[in-house]
Amino acid sequence: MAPRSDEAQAFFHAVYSAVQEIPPGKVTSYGHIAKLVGTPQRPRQVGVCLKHLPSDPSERFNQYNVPWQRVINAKGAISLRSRPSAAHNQAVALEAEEVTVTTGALGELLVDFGLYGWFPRILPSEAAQGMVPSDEDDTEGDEE
DNA sequence: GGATTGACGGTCG
DNA sequence: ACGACCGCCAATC
Repeated sequence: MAPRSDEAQAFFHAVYSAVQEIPPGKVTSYGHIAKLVGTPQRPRQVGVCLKHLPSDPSERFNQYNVPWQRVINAKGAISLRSRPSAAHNQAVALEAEEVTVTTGALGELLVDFGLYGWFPRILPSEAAQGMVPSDEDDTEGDEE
């Protein structure tokens, strides 16, 4: 059943747990989850975990108790995969949570995370250092 | 059992 | 600012 090493299974476990912490109506990125589980260099593996999210409700982590839909890519869009319909499915699931999803010029499904914010906004490591990115503190001043 | 793929992201050109 | 490359590693061919 579990053709993966114990270490890999622990990784899956950590990823699923982290994703479960994302509040409804908010989203985060694969890379962010990767950082949270202590492996910032493996955002792809986070995608692998979600891809193989068990459909069996009897499993401790399954596609019903793990809000996989709240994980998008760093571009703020729903990542395309083998079956485009799956991406659309994710968009529908997000809209059910009152998260606005718009279609880009290239047909990409953009999540308006700007209205809802990322989660978590501050990483534990950053908070420990007292570093709070708050918002883009650049000199652009493009908004507000 | 070796090679390729992929729900990503950072770096480099 | 955009595109090509590289790293990473379980799953799949």
